[in-house]
Amino acid sequence: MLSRLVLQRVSPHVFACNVPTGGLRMALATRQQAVVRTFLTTAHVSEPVASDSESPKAKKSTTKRSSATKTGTKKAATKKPKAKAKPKKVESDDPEDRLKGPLKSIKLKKEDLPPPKPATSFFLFIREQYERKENVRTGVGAASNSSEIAARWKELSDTEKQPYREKAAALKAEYEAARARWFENADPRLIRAINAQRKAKNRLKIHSPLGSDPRRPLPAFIQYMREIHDTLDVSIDRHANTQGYLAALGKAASEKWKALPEEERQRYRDEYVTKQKEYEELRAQEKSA
DNA sequence: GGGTGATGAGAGCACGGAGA
DNA sequence: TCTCCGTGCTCTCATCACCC
Repeated sequence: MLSRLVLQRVSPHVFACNVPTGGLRMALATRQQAVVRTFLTTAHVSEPVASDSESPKAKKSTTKRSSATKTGTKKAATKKPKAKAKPKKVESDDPEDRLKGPLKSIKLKKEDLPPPKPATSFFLFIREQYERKENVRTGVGAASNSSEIAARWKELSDTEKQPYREKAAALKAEYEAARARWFENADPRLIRAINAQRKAKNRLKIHSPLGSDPRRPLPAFIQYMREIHDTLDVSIDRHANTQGYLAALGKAASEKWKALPEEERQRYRDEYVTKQKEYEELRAQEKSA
């Protein structure tokens, strides 16, 4: 019951239509706990080198938030009546009201965010070790236990690791489905708000796995390069020298492109113009909708 | 920015005590 | 109340050249 409540509270629009049962529900409920720890986590996202979890800025903001909380507690404890106290702003339950105003000022709740990434096989192993209280010492930090669990994990054979890998694969499949549902049901303005706030934190945007955005047509040369890719003769070993291989690939395609009869190149250009018009029309339709 | 592909970098997943 | 610590695995992204 509790796990069901947690599920519904944490991510109603993700799980409402298909509430999992049994062990799967347990796994998902555990997964939801991660939302508490991480902010704006998605599978499609990785951060640039200067991640805010490591940056001094992040630490600074954390400290600020903590002190602000403490200050708030103190103020609440004083009996002095506030002469100019404004009535507490009641948050609207209407999601459309919540999403009004500047994107960056929209207060994002945990349940607004996409489902968090699923646990890997190794992390399932860690969880199990804690559940069984094996290789786990109480009274010491998780970091110390992690080292011991990692050593134990390394000792496992492939056969022993297989159940964890299978379970991780199942969780991943469920995660992908949940994520697709999330993007399908999420308000576009909510996604824009999430991305605006991610951008402010120097994080990458989240992208829909559904590929809902209309694809921009390929320019004439790119389309041509794509068609002749398999016929290009590049002598450089792409494994040994990836960059050299790519450079040679581009040059070879460019030479063939220039050697094409003008009318042939024009055919590719005309095709691009036609597709470009279709693309622009589609974009215009979506904007007006 | 769109595709081609290999590769390295790095995020994020669980866990709970400690400390700010 | 929130982040950090440490671990291994998995996955995404940027990079490189080419042209429009």
